[in-house]
Amino acid sequence: MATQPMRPPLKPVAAHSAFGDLSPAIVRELETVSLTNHYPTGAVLFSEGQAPRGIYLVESGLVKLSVCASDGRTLILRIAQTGEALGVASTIGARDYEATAEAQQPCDVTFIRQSDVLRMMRVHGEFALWITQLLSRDYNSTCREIRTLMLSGSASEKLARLLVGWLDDRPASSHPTRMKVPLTHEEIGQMIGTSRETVTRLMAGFRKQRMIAQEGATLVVSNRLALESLITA
Amino acid sequence: MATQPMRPPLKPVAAHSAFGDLSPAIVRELETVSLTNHYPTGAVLFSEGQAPRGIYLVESGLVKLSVCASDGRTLILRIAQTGEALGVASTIGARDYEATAEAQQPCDVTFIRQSDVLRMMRVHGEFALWITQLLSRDYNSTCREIRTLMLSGSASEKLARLLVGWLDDRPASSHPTRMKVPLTHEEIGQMIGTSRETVTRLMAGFRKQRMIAQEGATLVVSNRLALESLITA
DNA sequence: CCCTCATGGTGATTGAGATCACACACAGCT
DNA sequence: AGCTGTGTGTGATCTCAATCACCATGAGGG
Repeated sequence: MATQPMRPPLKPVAAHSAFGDLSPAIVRELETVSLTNHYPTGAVLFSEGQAPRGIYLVESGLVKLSVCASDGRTLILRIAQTGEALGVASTIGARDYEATAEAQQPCDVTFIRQSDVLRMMRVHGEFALWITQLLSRDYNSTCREIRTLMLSGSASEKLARLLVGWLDDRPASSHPTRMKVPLTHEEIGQMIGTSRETVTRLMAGFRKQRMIAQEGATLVVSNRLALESLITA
Repeated sequence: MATQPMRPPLKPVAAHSAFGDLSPAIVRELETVSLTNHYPTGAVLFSEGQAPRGIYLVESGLVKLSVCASDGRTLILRIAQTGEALGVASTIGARDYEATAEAQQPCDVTFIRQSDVLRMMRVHGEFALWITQLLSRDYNSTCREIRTLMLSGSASEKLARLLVGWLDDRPASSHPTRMKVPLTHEEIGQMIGTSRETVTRLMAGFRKQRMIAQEGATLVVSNRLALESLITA
């Protein structure tokens, strides 16, 4: 749980500019209106229900996107990585932020004000298309999320899906069966919509069946196929 | 359940053009590349997993957007109404359609090819912004969906949410407590992620407690506040 | 007119998982 | 050392809703 009152922007950082494949002229203009900040773990970039200020581009680190109910229960929509954009839909549509964004690790994040985003979209079709592609990625991943959350019967299936999903969208460089998992069981539960205890029990079950093993904070998927066989149900 | 093989486009219709507030020049150009068709109930506009062909603008009628699991269970993402756009994210991002779109009532739907969408977005920043606003609406409503589906504990809360939600996003003209519900209990169940029987029982319970009443296919919400008190949990 | 199929209505049974209630391990403090 | 806090591991219950099973209704169609 984040310590609620955490003043957002801290030490500015040299802009490495993960502006992708935009043309140099546009990148130059963006650099004049963007601002890259560093956030420590737990810092809140924006909160559910706030009026949109602009968009956030993750340059490094991990950012947790979550929504929460009045009774305190929380659902983590996704953990955004380098290259992902946050708050795009709300900024474009002028609707309140739908989720809360919180640094899951120390992050560098570039901010662009709403007015600048809208102005540049009008002027540069290429930039508009780029933004829209970011948004469409968000949309697609959200659809996937809703599908796996609702159409996967058992909690064990959801967990298995999450684990193999993690294996897949990691940099191809690293070892294909080992990964660091910087999430507590509580947070994993919030990702798949189950209680912390259920996550603990399922992980224990997976371990007992030699599907996974743990070495400190590193998770080793020792039998990926067995995990995958839990999917589909 | 839709009769699977249903050839899409049928009788062309005069384009009333729900192109919103776009400038006349752009509307004129759009009219040269768009095509409005009529679809009977049950017709499939596109299916989950297909390569994107373009975007669909609902001119009249209702279109059901759903995803389904391998075991046949189905989740209805939303029922799109006049003015809504379908397939935008997939068309922009060049990813397969995430859902299946099926005419829930006889519909008129305008189609624009992917290549035309992308070309016009590059050329006309205003058009790009318009498209992005459509997409951001989709995104926001999908976030709402995921929130109510996952963060509402009981099935009765989800159903209550659905009903009052329906009351709200209806044309302000009609009677505020009466509405036609063109959905079966099965379909309602697919919207809130519960079984048909549970929907039947809940509706019976609501009726017994005088929260709602039914007059044929028309639903009367006789005690909206009682329904709303079920929300929050 | 009877048949059939889709839908609505209800009971009985069952199970997966939430919840409550602990105990344990391993930090980082002072 | 001792404390405190956060994360994990596990048992015992309990509850909601899925599931199975069946009947009623009503519309359409030969």
